[in-house]
Amino acid sequence: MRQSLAKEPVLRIATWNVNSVRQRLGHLLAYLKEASPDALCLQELKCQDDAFPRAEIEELGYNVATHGQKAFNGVAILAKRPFEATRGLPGDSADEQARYIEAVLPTDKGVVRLASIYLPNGNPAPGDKYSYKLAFMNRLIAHSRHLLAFEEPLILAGDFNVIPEPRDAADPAQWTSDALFLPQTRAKFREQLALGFTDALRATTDAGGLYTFWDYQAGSWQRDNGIRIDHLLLSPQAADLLSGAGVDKQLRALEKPSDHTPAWVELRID
DNA sequence: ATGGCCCAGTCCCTGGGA
Repeated sequence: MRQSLAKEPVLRIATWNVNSVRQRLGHLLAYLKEASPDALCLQELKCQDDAFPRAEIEELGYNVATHGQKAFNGVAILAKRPFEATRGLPGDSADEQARYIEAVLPTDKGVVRLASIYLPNGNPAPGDKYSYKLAFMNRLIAHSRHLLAFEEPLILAGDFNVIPEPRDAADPAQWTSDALFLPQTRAKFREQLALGFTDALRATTDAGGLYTFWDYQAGSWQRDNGIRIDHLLLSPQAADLLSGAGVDKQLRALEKPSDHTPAWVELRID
């Protein structure tokens, strides 16, 4: 966890794979109260839109846009100010998996565009699931090119299911044949970055040991056997405003936690 | 000792996650 030193007005934006929003509602409401992000991207809702706990979240002063489906996947954006949202990642009209929602957030100084992304896991690789992952990454690249042309502050936030580099895993050797860390996966992620995106956390520190996921199995949390797979990618116009980034690691220590913790950025908006 | 869990569904097992 890194604390922002910024004294000027900031926009605080976080992303969190909650692994069932209904199982995690108590933790989610506590996080909204304590961290009070201006916007929060959620992934793995694991429920349809009509089962999303909208009223409890609105009660805390958040506007809500969901893109859910039965049992699996599902993404949402919560924000303090009202906003417009669009659902689904362009590029494959036959794709029925709810993994992408995009919002245009008003601020005191223009708009910030924000996407909540749940990129496919891709295991086992090779196979149909890995092919779907790479195709999804290609679609995200294509859509990103389109969005970058607006020259706005843009944040692609979510569970990318990509370990970018060895320093982003406690035990890289464990992941060598995994879809999260295969050379082709990492190359595709670099292709995304090379469009002009900044990995917000990496722009603030070179340190290893900063993770956002610890498996439920094998005592991964107790042994700090984590990986960094939840990312906030900033367009050039967003990167210009970056004032802080970090991970809210302490949420992994709660009772019945998500296996992911929130990651966040702060942007100067004065 | 190289494994240990958790979630939703129609549910006492399976598929999916990472």
